Amino acid sequence: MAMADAACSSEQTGTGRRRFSPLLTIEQVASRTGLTKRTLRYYEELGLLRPTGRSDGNYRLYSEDDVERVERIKELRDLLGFSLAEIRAFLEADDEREQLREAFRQESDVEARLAQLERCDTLIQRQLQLIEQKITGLEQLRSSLQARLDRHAQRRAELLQQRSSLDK
Amino acid sequence: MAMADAACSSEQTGTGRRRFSPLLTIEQVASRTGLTKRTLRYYEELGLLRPTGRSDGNYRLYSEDDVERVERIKELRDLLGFSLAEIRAFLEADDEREQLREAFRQESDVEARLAQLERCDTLIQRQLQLIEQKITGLEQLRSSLQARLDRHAQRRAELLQQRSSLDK
DNA sequence: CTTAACCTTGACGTAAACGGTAAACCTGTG
DNA sequence: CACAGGTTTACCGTTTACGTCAAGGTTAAG
Repeated sequence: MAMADAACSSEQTGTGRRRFSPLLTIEQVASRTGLTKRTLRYYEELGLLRPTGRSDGNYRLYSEDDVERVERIKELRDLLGFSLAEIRAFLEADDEREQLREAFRQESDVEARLAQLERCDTLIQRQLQLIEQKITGLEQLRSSLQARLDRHAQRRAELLQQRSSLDK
Repeated sequence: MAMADAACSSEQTGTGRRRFSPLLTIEQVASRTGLTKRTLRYYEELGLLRPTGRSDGNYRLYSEDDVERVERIKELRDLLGFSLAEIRAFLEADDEREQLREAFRQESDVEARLAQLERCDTLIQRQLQLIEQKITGLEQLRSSLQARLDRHAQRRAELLQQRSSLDK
């Protein structure tokens, strides 16, 4: 069995406490996320995912953040039923927000910071709108099914009453 | 222009009031639902949709119920992101419920009717569970975005305060 | 009855989202 | 350092969900 504790290129702190979590091989990411290695490479090819680094031998190395991103992709794919292209757009908004965060921390001018917040909010609003649209559609579906159950409960009550009056 | 008022094979009632809505051609269903004719034929091929009848010349004829079913399919596809195979399974549950409804109306035994209601309910419950699972996932996503907006509102308030104290 | 416009059933083509395999390279263990 | 097993890129194959085209039958209007 090879590659037991792979790629500890990020070292420990002087005291022995881990400052950076060790980077992961593609196999480890695959087993943690339930995706196949092929799929991870494919997502990278589409620009959805960029592993934090590469080993000396050109092996992909993933950080915990990368794993989180993978989970995010899965969520968007399974919950929202988005195509990978749509997910890409969605994540690009995330990325721009990340950039804005960085810029925000370096910016000192109050007006500029307010403008950045504004921009960031519109990005979020757009995502929220998409999600809420899906939710209302689903809730509509749910309530129609629920109504059916309610009608059945009504019928059931009638039938039970019928039965008890016969039992007498 | 051909096929102006196609396929009135279902006739009127004696009084002139329409008892049955006229059946529709594939073109009409396509334009009403926004799907293409090809897609409608494909769905039929997969067993998702079976037009109510055929004309003498072997043209597909759709009823209003058929149109509703198409809308249902669209919902399941777009909202839930289901594959057509999953939609097929979902609709088969609908169909069994429909059969149960018929059986229910013909059944007079109270116990039997109760059992049918029970069976019907479990079918609905299964569908509900799927939907609710999606909804909670989406709501989680939504609240995380909302939290971000809230934090930004907080920051914005701080910045505005800063500005006003400088204005002074 | 002719004809434009619609329909039918194939059959082939395609984009998306991967699966699988080959050829060559990397890595930890004995 | 040998080697089993993990990884890389490259490329071809497959399934799903249709698009598109061809050959031939149907329908309504003139």
